[in-house]
Amino acid sequence: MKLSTKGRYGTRVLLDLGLHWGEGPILLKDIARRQEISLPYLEHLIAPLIAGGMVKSIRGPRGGVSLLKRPEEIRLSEVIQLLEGPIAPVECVHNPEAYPRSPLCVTHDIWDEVRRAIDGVLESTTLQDLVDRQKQKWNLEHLPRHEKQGATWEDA
Amino acid sequence: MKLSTKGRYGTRVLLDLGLHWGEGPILLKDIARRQEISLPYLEHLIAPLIAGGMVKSIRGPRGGVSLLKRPEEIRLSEVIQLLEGPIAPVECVHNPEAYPRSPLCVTHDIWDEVRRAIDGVLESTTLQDLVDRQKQKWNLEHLPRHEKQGATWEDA
DNA sequence: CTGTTGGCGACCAAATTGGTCAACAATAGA
DNA sequence: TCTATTGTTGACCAATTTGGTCGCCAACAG
Repeated sequence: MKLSTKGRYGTRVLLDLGLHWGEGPILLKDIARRQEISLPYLEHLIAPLIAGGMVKSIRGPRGGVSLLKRPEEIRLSEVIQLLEGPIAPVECVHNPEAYPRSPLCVTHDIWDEVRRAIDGVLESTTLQDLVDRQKQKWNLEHLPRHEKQGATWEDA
Repeated sequence: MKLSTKGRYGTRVLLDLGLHWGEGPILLKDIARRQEISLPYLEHLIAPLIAGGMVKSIRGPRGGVSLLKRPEEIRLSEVIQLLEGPIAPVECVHNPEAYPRSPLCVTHDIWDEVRRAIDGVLESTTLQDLVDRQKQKWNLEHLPRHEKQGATWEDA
């Protein structure tokens, strides 16, 4: 029941973009430095976000990436869906058609309850919520924001 | 965010033991057949359940395994904990000490909310709940129970 | 003592994870 | 148009996890 680095890093990348919302294209290089993700790996992380229409990219000088939707319109459930695929803890919960006997199976019911519990949290949290919480944490520390921009990671 | 076969198979094994609660030691061979798990693999699945004090085993003729606690005393959260380790979707939620800066990190907070949501479902579900639900499903089908004992799996 | 049954460690193939690297495409500005 | 800059893509790789199998040993009933 672990999230892979795709989901964890990807969420941090989007939080970073959310914190710089409105500043035009953000360099992948800068995101990589602030979030402590290697640039080549970041390029792969960003791909599904672009394919999913969540992020726009511009090549060449003064290029970079930026959010295609406002942070309050981006739900964490979409983010995790794009980065990790379906949230369901077991396959048969995700596509019931493939397992015709699942209605007979009680463990199926429980895993679906778990899925709904997870989905409830992710569905009700937007990127703007994360941005607000992050800014609030920085304020509580009484530290200038620019000194803390690299502190959005959670673990290595 | 997927459960591995350890958690899925293991839950089915315990459900099987719950359905045969009070019948003395159950042969691994029979569990393997009913739950469609290979016997060698089942032996590995059962090991952490024994080590965790949830299941007792007896070797030799008339041996087998049986629950060490009553089904209503076994919470699904304990089961998953034994089979899959900590439920937390990211490591830093599980052992905060290892990541001293996690209080600064907002994604940490969200992952912990997800963990609590999952835990809420698993903590409030006991093995007896699964047993009851299974028997109810069989009754609804108007079929004799012994014909359906092998039908507790969910997917291949 | 013998057959039955679980315990355990070695071993293995395949998939997934978590990357790196090099070549390529697009674009702004000189 | 040339060039430096920046993102895109696909090939490739090592390490880990997953999902097992196999063989030998331990325990126990009769």
